Amino acid sequence: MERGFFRRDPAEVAKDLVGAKLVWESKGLKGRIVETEAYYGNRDVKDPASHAFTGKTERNQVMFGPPGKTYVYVCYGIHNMLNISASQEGEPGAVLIRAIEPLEGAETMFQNRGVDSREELCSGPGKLCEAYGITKEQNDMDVTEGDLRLETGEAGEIEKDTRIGVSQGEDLELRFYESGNPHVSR
DNA sequence: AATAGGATTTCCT
DNA sequence: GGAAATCCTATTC
Repeated sequence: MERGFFRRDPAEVAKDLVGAKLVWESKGLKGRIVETEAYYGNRDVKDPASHAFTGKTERNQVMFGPPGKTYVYVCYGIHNMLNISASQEGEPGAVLIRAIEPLEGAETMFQNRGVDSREELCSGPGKLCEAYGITKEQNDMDVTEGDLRLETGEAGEIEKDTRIGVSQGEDLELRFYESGNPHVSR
């Protein structure tokens, strides 16, 4: 995918990322993104649920940098979350990848996850990171090219809803997912 | 089927 | 010290 794709409004990027494919070449893993959420910052759009809301820190600096980079961080001490930086450089924004439909390398994902149903492999932000083996070491990687990258794909009907697990800004409909897909979380 | 609790990093309205 | 963009397990209805 091209850099310009990510240099847009995070909500637009999130919507258009549904149906895109997440590829990890060297591990032989491929999956279709079926659920995303958009996060803003504190400049253009106020978003209290975003890490960028309270300003730039060592952890969230990727959200302020150039678009099309991975932003991986640990939540609740255990789970890794995969985000892609979006919006213009200097303008904080990101898209959280919430759920993926496995296409290739499902055997590896089963091994990483220790579950037996296909829908359980990647149906949640923490789950898909464990299935792919994504950790902080994959932070700040370029997804427009390279070993871990995104490729364009087709999406079905997209539905819009409020974000999950957010205690503030719940009224914002910034979550996008493919209608009726069993790999969507919750 | 539903809910409650624990694990345990990183940052502070 | 407490809260946070979660997931898994156990317990109870």
